[in-house]
Amino acid sequence: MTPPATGYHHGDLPNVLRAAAVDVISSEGLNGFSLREVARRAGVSHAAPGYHFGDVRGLLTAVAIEGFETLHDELVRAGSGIDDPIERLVAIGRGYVRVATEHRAHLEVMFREDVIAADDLRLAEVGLAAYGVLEATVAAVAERYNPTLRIQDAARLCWSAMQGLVELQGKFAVLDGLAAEASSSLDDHVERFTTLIVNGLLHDTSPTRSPRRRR
Amino acid sequence: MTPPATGYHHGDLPNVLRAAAVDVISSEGLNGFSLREVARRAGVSHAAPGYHFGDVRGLLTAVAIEGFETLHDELVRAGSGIDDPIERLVAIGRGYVRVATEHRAHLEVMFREDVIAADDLRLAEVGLAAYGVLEATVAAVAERYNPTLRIQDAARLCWSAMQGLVELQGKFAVLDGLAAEASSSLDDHVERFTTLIVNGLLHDTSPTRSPRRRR
DNA sequence: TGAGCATGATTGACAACGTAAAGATTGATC
DNA sequence: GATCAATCTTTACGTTGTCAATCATGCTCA
Repeated sequence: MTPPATGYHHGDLPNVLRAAAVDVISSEGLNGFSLREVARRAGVSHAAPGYHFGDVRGLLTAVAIEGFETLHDELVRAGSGIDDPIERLVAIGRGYVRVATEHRAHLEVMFREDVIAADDLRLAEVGLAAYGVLEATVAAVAERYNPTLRIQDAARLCWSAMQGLVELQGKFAVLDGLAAEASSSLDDHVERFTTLIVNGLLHDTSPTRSPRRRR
Repeated sequence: MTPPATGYHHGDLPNVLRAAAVDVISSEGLNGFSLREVARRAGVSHAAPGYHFGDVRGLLTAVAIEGFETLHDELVRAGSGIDDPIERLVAIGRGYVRVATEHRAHLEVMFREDVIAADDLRLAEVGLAAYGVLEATVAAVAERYNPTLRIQDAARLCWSAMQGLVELQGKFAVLDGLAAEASSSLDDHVERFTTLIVNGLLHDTSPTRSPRRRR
């Protein structure tokens, strides 16, 4: 399939470039990212990325798509084989932050709508697929434990909490440092967050629709 | 105080530049941000920002600090005069997303540690101050409603959920669009999130420390 | 008053960047 | 074996961040 990765016609440049882009983001941060550096690491001319991906936005969008794909796959994997919906939900939460930390370069791009082509079709597809895994699990929780649970709200809360945790992790570490506490690991946070959230989901008796709860 | 904003010595350039920076981020996004454009809008030479803020990182750090200051002030304001801790917590949540949306340019910078000087002392101070408002409120909730509540975890969950909500808002809107639903407003999300979270906090009977909950 | 000086702002230069256009190289097709 | 499309390179241009050098201004102290 991949012809010798040498010579004028590389044969697999798009993939190599995408990997190189991830590499650059990992080492230089999204800030120090540059198409020319990507080309350098891939050993091609500085205009090669432009040919395959149009512009920097195109390349980063490809990285984001890849990120959502592995996110989806890992969420499915994390939840597979677990019967109890709640345990499955917790496992998915763990999976989310694991993917986020192990593929930080991807994550750094996935939700940066000012940097990627947010209207890309494939991007929307894979993003929706990943979210679907979460929502299905929440639906299972609702079905077994609390039929009145508003699935959409609950799923979005879970997503937001995990995403916020990932983003604020640095700040939390600073807080722990100030308090001279043993720095709580990311996993610990996931554990405690999900515990609290699940409590909320189980005891949710939200009103049918909107009437704002007074006390 | 501010001498005539003309002539060689401007007198108030740092503030003007900071405001111009916010302006640029608002209109061009953090991506299209450039020191030279800031200088252009402020009507000064292209190197003027460099003189006052060192480099782009310095200027953006100043913007972030300003953001945390207004965040702190607004959180205090949002919670003031509300007796019930839970209502106060909800009000603070609303205040958080309000600041985040009304000062999107600031927010776009406040948590981007790759773009600002994350080790800046003043930045850490104002960030901690803002967080303190939240934690104090959660502590009040615990004291009145659930003394066993682990304040730190609860506060961080609230923060994460709101921050995640702000960041994922765009995705949620897409989801709503696909479902042909009336696009849920940000405020609605805040309301539902806080309802769920508060449920969790009130019913929290977390084990003293770590033993993972089986079921 | 006015000379000296620190401060505030500008000018000019340079390397790096993104991107577009034009050119070079290869594999495939007939 | 000529043609052609696809792939990659070269060249070029405008923009950017940052530095050093320079210029302009107000303050201080004699």
